Amino acid sequence: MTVTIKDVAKKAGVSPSTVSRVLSNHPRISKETSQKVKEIVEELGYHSNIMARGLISNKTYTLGMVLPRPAEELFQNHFFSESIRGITTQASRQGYDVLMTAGSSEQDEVEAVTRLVKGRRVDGIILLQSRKNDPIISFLQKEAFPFILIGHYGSENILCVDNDNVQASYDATVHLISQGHERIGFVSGPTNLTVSDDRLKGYKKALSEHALRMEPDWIVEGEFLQESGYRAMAFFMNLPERPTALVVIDDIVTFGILRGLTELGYKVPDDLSLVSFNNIALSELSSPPLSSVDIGIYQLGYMASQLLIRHIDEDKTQQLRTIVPHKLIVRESSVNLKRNWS
Amino acid sequence: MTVTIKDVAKKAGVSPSTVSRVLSNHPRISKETSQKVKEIVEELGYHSNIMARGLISNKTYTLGMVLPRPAEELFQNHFFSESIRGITTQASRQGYDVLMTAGSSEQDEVEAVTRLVKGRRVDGIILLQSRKNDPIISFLQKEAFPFILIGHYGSENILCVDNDNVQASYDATVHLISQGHERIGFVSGPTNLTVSDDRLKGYKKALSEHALRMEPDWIVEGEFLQESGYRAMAFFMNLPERPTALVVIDDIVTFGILRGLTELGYKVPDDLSLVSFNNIALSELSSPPLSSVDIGIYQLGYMASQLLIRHIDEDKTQQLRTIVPHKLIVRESSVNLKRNWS
DNA sequence: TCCACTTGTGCAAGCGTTTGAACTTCTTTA
DNA sequence: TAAAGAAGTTCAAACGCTTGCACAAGTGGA
Repeated sequence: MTVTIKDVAKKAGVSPSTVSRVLSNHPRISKETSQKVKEIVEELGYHSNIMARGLISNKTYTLGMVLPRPAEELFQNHFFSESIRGITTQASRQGYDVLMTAGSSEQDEVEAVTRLVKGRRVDGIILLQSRKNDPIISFLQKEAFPFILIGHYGSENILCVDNDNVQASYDATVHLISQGHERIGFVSGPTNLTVSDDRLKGYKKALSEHALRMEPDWIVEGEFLQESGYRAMAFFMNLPERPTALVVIDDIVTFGILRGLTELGYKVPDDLSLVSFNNIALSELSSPPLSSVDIGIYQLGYMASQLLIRHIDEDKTQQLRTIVPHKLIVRESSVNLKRNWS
Repeated sequence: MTVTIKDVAKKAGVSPSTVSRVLSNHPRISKETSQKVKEIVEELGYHSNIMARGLISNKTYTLGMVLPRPAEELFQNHFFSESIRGITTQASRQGYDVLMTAGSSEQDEVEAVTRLVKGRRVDGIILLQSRKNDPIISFLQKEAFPFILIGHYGSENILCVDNDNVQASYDATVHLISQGHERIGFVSGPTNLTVSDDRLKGYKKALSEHALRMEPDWIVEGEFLQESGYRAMAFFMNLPERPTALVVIDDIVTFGILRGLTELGYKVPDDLSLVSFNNIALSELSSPPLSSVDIGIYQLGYMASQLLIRHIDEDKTQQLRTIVPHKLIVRESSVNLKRNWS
């Protein structure tokens, strides 16, 4: 049925070990033998059985990944597909494949990871989001299994690739301040994600450095969903004294805000200015176009693969935390026209 | 280091074979032995080595998938992430994982699939898009390897899950006709995808059934990119006699059209009505909100996993082609207000 | 009492590779 | 000319698991 190393060996008149050595470019194989074996390999279309090989070498050339559960998943939408694209592209380039599994609950997720790790199904794990007190991280640490986190995990010694989200949020906020805003609100994401914390921190830092009012009422939490934005909008617009600008955790959420404002007849940026994060393709197309911090999602994924593979293959003492640069893209949603006139 | 079946066996005072049988619920194992072994398995945190097991059983419990290359990939964006989510969720539910690999060229892709198939790395392959004359399909057919196609491949006997794109496009076109349009254009996707053909066919069918003009100039091809939409818009708006409505292959493309129209000061739907496909989340949020055919992307992925796994596990004689229903969601971009007044 | 089952478990082969050690055949060196 | 080494290859064990077959002990019918 399937052609094995033995078939190749027989046809080439050598032993299986020789074939194996040819295929791994062992130095002590003669030119002729090598040549001949390679021809036969080609002719027979032989490919080594990954399981058998993995059984010996204890290597799978596979990176594992757990898909976020629907709830949080929806959010990432673009984040998710774009980072996966980066991860997979780079992994393939380095000869690795990517294995995905999904869990329907947190416990499910831990079990899935356990299965991957203990079953020696993958060589390393990529975590797509950074949650606080993540049992998966505890597990991987306990097992001393190679993994990388997109995001960071407090100050623990964990291999990770991240944005400087504090700075990014600081930049976004300062941008609004530079447009003349003095009452600025913040729409956050799920509180269990470190990214929410970091961006909130950057926002607060900017306000306090500029001695602006910090109103607890002007900070709301939500999911990475349009609905959250819609609700946040409703909340803010009903406030007796409301902010004139918002820093928003994700473009998707901003779209929800935008929809709500349009329905109520408010204008952006005049009635409310907006800056958010991720700079997804559609930010540019909305009306008005959205100001957004590009966080280099593809690159986050790309780097994650690269660093994890390096960690697996060789260099155990590499730098632990890698920062992918961000860039604020200013568009209409945050340009204060009145001020520009003056 | 890692705990093997032997460790469990030793600790339980039985042979490895017994442990193996306990784990596979062999009928001839006594209650007590089974109980005891299971306790030890739990205690030691034993998980069977997938490679070793796969080597024997020739099963990997893994489905393979090739990521579309950047060019076409960008397009599907949402299609891609949503179908993967469906695929992975359902696969996990049935005890399968999903392996992704990426190829940078068509030849690369074929090689990647060859590696997966010949290396017995996966039990089946899911193809995310249906291209004409796809060498991957020829290969898989030749190897008689289980696979499923999202889309269809002419009338060949291939397991696939698809929309009725001809009908979907027919519906979209008829909807425009019902709004009083008589000059309707079509913005297509890459010509090497069957989905482009199908939707064009449905469009033509609707026109001819309603005895409307079919102008070759009113059919343009492009990529699944905003730029394509932008270009198409420019082309149409410069025509001496131009269509009053367009059927567009993908929401993303429509966003490009919309942007162009807005820039030029045209109004949708008054100056140009639009209907497209995919009904991505943002269709609802654009201004005006987009009419779009919901093609059930998640379900396409979901079914693909389910049917492929069924095909692998058992039933070789199942129905080959499964149709996921579509639904036209009418929003402002295609509602002819003038006509509604009359 | 004997034979034929049934029940529960162990033995050992084998899945397709890799790899250290051993073996052969040359080549070199003293 | 013998010994030492290099070059090229094969042998056989091992990776961790499954499974057909054999075996032992118990059960029941004639």
